[in-house]
Amino acid sequence: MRALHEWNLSYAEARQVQVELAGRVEFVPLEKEPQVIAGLDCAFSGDGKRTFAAAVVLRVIGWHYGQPGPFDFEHVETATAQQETRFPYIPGLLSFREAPVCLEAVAKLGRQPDLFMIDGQGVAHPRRLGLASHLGLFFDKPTIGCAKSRLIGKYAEPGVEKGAWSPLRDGEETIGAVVRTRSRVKPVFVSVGHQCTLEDAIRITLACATRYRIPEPTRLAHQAVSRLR
DNA sequence: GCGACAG
DNA sequence: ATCTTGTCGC
Repeated sequence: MRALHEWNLSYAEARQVQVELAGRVEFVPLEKEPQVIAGLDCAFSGDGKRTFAAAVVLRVIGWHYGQPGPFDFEHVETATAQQETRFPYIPGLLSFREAPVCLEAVAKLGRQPDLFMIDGQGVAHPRRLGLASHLGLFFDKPTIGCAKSRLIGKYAEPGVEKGAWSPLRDGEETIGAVVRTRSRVKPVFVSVGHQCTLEDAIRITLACATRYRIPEPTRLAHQAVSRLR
């Protein structure tokens, strides 16, 4: 775990940090297929004064029937953390609100996973440093951003069948993909977080998509963190 | 100025 | 994100 900067920053300083860190995000193919995957998610107390985080670690133990997923998983461990909420929600600055608690939860894990799937954007962000990318730099591990809705970018609606996807673009640049994880259900927004390619991110997301819209790691993290409230 | 806007 | 249960449909 790396501490790249402090978190008590002004909005202007936070944006500057994003611009500087974005240049360190690595777009490289995964070295090996991840065998241990962690899902990360946050939740808030009713009055919003406390922030919770849960990291659920899963081990891939096989595949359903044929080849490309979905995976079968085995629960390894779950770590949680809670802190006082210190930063407001501002579109584009989400990581300054949620990353600190996420870091605390992940630090409690007995073993670091091969890859993290995070509820939020990766590089599909105005300054190319969404929550998943920001955390990836601190973890120095592969991360994938898997958000439930769009922050920026334009796209064509993907086909209605599970597995269909279309590129998410910002001008001429492809920043992510809109992926159908379940037939006839609203797609998710996938982007590179750190140390992987968009193709890796899409493939892993689909391999983790079972019968629900939200892929298993993030889905279970959401359940775990919701129980803390 | 107006509209958009992860969780 | 959160306030909130049942209910209609595949």
